[in-house]
Amino acid sequence: YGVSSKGDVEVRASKDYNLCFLFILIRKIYCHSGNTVRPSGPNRSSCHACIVFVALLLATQLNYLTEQNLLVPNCVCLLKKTIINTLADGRHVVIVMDLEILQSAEETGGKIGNPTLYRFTGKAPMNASPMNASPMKTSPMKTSPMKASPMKASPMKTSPLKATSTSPGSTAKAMPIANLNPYQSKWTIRARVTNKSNIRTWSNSRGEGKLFSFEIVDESGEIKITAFNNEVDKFFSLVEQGKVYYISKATLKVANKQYTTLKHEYEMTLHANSSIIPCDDSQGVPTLNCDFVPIAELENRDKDAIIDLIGVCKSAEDVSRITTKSSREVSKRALSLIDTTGKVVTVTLWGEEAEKFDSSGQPVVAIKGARLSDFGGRSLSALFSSTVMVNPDIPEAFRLRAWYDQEGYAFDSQSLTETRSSVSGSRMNWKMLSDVKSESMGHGEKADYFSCIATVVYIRKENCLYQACPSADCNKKVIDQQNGLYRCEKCNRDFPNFKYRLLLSANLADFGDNQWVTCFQETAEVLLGHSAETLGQLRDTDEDALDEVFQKATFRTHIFKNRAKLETYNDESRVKVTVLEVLPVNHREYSRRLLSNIHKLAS
DNA sequence: CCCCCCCC
Repeated sequence: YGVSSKGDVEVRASKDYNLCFLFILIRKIYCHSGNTVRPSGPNRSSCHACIVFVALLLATQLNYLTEQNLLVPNCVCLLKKTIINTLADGRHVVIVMDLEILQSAEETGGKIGNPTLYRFTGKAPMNASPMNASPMKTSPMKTSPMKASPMKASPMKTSPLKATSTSPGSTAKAMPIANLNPYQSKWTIRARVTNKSNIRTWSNSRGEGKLFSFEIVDESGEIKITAFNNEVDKFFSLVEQGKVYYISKATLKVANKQYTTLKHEYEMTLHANSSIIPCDDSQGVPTLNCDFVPIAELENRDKDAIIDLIGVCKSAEDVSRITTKSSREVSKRALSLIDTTGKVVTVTLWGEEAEKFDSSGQPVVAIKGARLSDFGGRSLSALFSSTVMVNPDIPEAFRLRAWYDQEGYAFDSQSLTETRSSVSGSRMNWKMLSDVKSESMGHGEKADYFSCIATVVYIRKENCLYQACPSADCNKKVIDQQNGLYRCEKCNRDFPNFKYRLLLSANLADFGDNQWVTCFQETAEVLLGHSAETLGQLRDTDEDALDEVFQKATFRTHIFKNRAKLETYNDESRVKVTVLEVLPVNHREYSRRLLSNIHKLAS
């Protein structure tokens, strides 16, 4: 712990490195053996080796502490993570990577005690500039016993310097990506390329040039790397997506969060001395570093959030070409992904990604770094920086595959993305026939729409056909004038002909209940398998043949999309169910409904 | 040193 005391904390920004120089007068220090060290002078200190670093550099990501006036004289701080760096001339610099303000200056209420300056040479005052401060130059650190036996609680122990390898292929451990920062230069990382851009060119007031960028990952984290001009020529063809490399000697700078989707504090720029060497041993280097968000969870995430997502591609649009606002033409394709939450979301792919995507076999699709949009409720869009993986070789993908094939396919999935087609009817509100009564369907102000799988158990043959007005869009029943003319009251006209129309009453049953429904022309034709015209002819000519049509249509199972609405007729109310669409049912769909109904009944 | 991320 250090208590800063008035006058001894000075914060400056360095132009070159954007560092803050921080001076803290250490008031009380515990050495590794737990003894209190009194920093009142070299001769009175029982363990002066422990108190050599009093000039600290504040890492850039902690700048907010000074900007928000949190790190001010007299506050009490806990140094949680430090890195000790050795400069070219042998001086040591301590970088404070993490620091917690334990007590504000107000709470401390001024200077504690009466600290005096620590001088182990007795010459250099503490408030000297850190770069020429003689305490550092003549630091006893070099001869410190600490070096031989590091303190257990010391941040030195976690200092990545020792883990750093500068010689690829050596047995020394590579630096974890997560530990990279601008304050160390001697490092080598071992990482896999997860995303590589094309070469782009730019031309603006500041000049012109070309660049490409790529992202790399290891077990600790991920970082973006950019190459410009000469480095593009040098490295573009060497760097391949999915391959592992040793990388060293690149410049680290603070990542612009506006443009990056990665979680790293910094990003890397290659320069003339940078080294990228392919690594044959990719063991332990993950293929990607995803933090998958469950689809159901997307409802709670903010618009524009960058999301990693994995799901089974239930369906996909065909690829299409659109023109953007800036009159560029681009390919797009929307996928519907489902995960174990049972929710579906639409993900849009662009460009080449959209063109080459193949949805056959309902593959597992993982997308890293997609952007959440509020279009249609919730939807996702792939970015240039997104990585789309089809059937990736990761445990999440295998789990999803197994889940979907065993039960997921039967889920009453609900999409977080409302599209026009799903509003106008393609979305299925699956019900059992017993639900029509138990849920009082159709009793509301608006009609209720539902779908079911049911078997036709009876079709009423009586009055199933009527003679209708032949004019287009008028289906009014005509009156046979018995003089070869047919009168339509609606059109107020006599016609020499009529058309047959169907109005069918049928009784549908599933395992739990049955329901009378009405089928008009189109649905009745599907149900009976013949046109109204044909059936009309049959009725007039071959009654037995008509009977056979009805018999054949009975005990057939279909998907019915229906509308339920309470109707009052002669003071008597009852729910009228009208069939809007009859669709064929396949084995897969049937199993799906059966399974779903079992789940429903069981709960 | 770039920074384009689209449509409905």
